[in-house]
Amino acid sequence: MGAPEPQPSLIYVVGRVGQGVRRELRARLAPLALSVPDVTTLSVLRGRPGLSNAQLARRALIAPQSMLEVLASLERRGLVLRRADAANARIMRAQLTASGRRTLARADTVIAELEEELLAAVAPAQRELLRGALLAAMAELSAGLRGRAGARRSA
Amino acid sequence: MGAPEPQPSLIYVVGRVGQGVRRELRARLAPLALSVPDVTTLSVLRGRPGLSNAQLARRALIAPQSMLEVLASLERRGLVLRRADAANARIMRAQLTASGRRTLARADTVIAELEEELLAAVAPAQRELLRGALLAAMAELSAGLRGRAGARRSA
DNA sequence: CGTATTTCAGCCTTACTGAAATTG
DNA sequence: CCAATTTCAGTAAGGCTGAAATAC
Repeated sequence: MGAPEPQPSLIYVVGRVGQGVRRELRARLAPLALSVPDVTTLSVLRGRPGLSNAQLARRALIAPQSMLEVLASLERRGLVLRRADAANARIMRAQLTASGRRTLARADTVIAELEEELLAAVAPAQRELLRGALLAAMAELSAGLRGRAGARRSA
Repeated sequence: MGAPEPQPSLIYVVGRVGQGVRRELRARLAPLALSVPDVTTLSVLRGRPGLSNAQLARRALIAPQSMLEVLASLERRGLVLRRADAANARIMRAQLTASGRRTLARADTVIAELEEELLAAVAPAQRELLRGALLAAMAELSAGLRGRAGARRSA
């Protein structure tokens, strides 16, 4: 008897925060001529050099085609380098160039600043909880993608 | 003197989770003929009936034009009703129709299911911490929007 | 032959900026 | 005249599906 949901669902909140972060980040990265997907990809590539386009797409939870466009742009600008795999000439493995590494380092600063601003009111211990919860959700999301990708909502 | 960032920044993680949630939600809401902005708007309107387009846009952290498109679609389909304010004929105040309330109730189920799946590994107490942290970030984001909206990165 | 990868082409969703009209 | 709101028109970012070619 009363209001059904005094608290907004976490689904809503995570969506709106994600969107706000994206907009803010876009504005702050513009001077570096980097888009949000650009830095995401560069960052993954720093941690895991040699990933293929398909592997990168799966890690970033996007379609291969979307990742392809990001990679093509990064390669054009000399931030990443792609080379055919030794064993399979079809697979293009990507890695950061020296220029890519420098650019990403500058983006790191911007990102760290934004994180500090947004989470100024959140204690470090709680930030770790936040990170853990979000990583758990991300794992579920990629499991869901794999599990239902071929099932096309038939069952 | 080692790996610079073993942990992915929260900025990255929140962005990717938000995007994944959005895609998943879009797929699950499609049978109800509802988009993600649709349910977000309906949900805000349930809690705060009588808000104007401009007020809704500020609450949802989007531009008035974006909210206008959502509201126009919802009104066309009879899910919300808009009436001119008594004191100011220029302001259109929106509220849910009975049909809008029913439709939103069905969407609630979908959203609750998704939340349960994604946060299955997160204890209820931690979910509250998560919500608090995200709401704090959202507050910072809307403060930032207001503070720098007119400043157009000139200073 | 079947699977995985890369790629091309076209489209969709969601949001934005700029500018105009209306109202108080 | 000024401020807020609504609205129109055009544009942009980011991602998707379908289909084809290549390689193992």
